[in-house]
Amino acid sequence: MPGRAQRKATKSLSHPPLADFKVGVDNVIFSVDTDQNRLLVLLVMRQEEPFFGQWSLPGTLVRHGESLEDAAYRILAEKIRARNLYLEQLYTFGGPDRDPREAPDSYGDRYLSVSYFALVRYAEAELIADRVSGIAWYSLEQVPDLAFDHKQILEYGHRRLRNKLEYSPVAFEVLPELFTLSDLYQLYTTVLGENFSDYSNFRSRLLKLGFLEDTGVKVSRGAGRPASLYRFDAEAFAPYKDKPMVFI
Amino acid sequence: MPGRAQRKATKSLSHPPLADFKVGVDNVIFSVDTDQNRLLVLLVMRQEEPFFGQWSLPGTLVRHGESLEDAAYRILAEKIRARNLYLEQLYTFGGPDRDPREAPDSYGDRYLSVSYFALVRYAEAELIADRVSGIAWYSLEQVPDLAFDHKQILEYGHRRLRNKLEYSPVAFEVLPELFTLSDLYQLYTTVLGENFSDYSNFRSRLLKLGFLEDTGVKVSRGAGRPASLYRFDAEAFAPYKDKPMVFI
DNA sequence: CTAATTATGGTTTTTATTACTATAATTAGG
DNA sequence: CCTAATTATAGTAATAAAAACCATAATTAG
Repeated sequence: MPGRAQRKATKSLSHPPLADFKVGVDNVIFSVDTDQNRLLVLLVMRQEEPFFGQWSLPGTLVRHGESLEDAAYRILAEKIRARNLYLEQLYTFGGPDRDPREAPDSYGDRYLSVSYFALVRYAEAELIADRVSGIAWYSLEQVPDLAFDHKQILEYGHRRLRNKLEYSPVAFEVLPELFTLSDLYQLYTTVLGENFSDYSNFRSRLLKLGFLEDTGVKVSRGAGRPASLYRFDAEAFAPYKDKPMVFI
Repeated sequence: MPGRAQRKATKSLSHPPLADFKVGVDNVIFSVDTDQNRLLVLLVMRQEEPFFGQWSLPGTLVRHGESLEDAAYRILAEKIRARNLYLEQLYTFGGPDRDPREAPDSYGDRYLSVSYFALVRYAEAELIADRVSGIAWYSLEQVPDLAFDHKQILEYGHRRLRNKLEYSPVAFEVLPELFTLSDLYQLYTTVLGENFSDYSNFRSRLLKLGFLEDTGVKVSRGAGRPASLYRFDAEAFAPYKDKPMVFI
């Protein structure tokens, strides 16, 4: 097999030898608690070294015969029972020295992390606590120190979330299936800050687009006039799929 | 070292053992020939197995102590002498069976590719032909069959280019430092197709934004009134950095 | 019963986009 | 050297979208 021969040969030539890698998958899983207007990220307590006892993004090492996406889904399924699910690749972090298991200056394994970005609905997502129970939703402002470079990965995921919110209908992946226009507006303000159109204009713009279906059902939440429950109509949205900026 | 112990232990448990990886970096390097309005991608002829003699994206395997980005820059520097350079990570392709060097159903190494997206200026980019001379710019419509899953990676890079063109000033990474508004418009039409505002409106919209500096120098290209040469003013652009869709 | 609160459905004003027109400065060709 | 074709530039008018603002409806709190 010439490929193998070639590779072995490389090691004996002038340039440094190739690195061997273990590949991990780490998930940034976001959700939103619409009742309390909190943007949440799922963290797990590490049960092994390194960083034993520290919070981290849920992750796993990739197994034989398993694709990266498979691994991402596997770790997700181990931590959470969700009815809906949005998942996409985020970024790959692979510098040397990002994992303390890499023996410095030696030719041992490197650890690379392919991160994934996921969204689930808070009310429908059931966390799977293992016996040691180290799993929890954290409000974005209260995230503690994280293992490895997971703080950086989280920050990257947060940026992606803010971007995607502006031009894709990911909001409906974290909102319950039926939601009020207020819920939707609150979601946008909690994630993006207050710096966009006021509620009234936001409403009329979105309603005019025609992919929000009014179910007619009213809900009363505390004081004030009851609000209509809406549903996202994916088919009606289709024409806007590749158009930029329909939400802001 | 508990981390290592943990890893070894894993292998003997019920779930399948972890995969070992070699990590490659593959670059999708775009350029634009403004004279002929061609969108170009850099391809190299493979000099080794697998896919010996086939065209491929320029790539390399990551070495010890080398970050992913380092590897991307290294391969770029080996193929091209460029004065300007734009580089960002694209996507990571890591499914099993994407590289024929992976022995099927065995526990040998997997091959993972972290792809990078690069832009250079055509006129200022000097290709470095090695003795076997397998390196060339290919017009996007004439790309031949590529090794591995490189066609897929290229397609992904092309999509990224189209997207970035709409909301970021990457156009000025592929245009020469001084360009006419016609050059800029042609670039947009060749990459994006004809489906956006006409030339006149494109002009006035961009000029009003104020980050295109008129040098006053005129160039005549064949018939017609001579055009002004413009320069991109990065400082003046700064306020638009996070604003969506200034170019379309 | 009244005030406070939230949702809703607008209008008006301002700004941006689109379609279109006119003119300027050059080259190509007789 | 003159005229037509060509390309660049500068604008205006019509249209559409965005932003600011306002009035009213339907509920709860007290």
